Amino acid sequence: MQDDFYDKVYALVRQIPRGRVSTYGTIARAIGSPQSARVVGYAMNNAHSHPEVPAHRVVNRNGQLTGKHHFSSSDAMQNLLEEEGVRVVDDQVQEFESRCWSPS
DNA sequence: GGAGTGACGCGGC
DNA sequence: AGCCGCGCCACTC
Repeated sequence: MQDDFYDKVYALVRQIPRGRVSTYGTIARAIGSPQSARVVGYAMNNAHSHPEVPAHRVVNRNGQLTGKHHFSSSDAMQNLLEEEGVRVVDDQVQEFESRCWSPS
């Protein structure tokens, strides 16, 4: 178990400011493994053990809520984003490029 | 120990 | 411009 990898992912995702979103590829690249975007998603799957990790702020590079189905409710992810000020229409983040956040 | 899967991304047709 | 297929890494069966 590469807990380091998970820890890095969680730490990074946790740094995503409220009202902002990020992508799996961005996170993967930030940890130094741009090809591990899939693993980032997998890490999110286990993120349920990390309540401080706003997995709902992480979407694919298209800004689509591909992982919403993995949440408690299919609308939980969208609801959380909307609550933070992120408008989502048809599982698509509006003005995604502007909302996209990258680590400093 | 080997094969299959997945909340992705990029390249090719 | 849109659709199809391959690769990558970690994890599970």
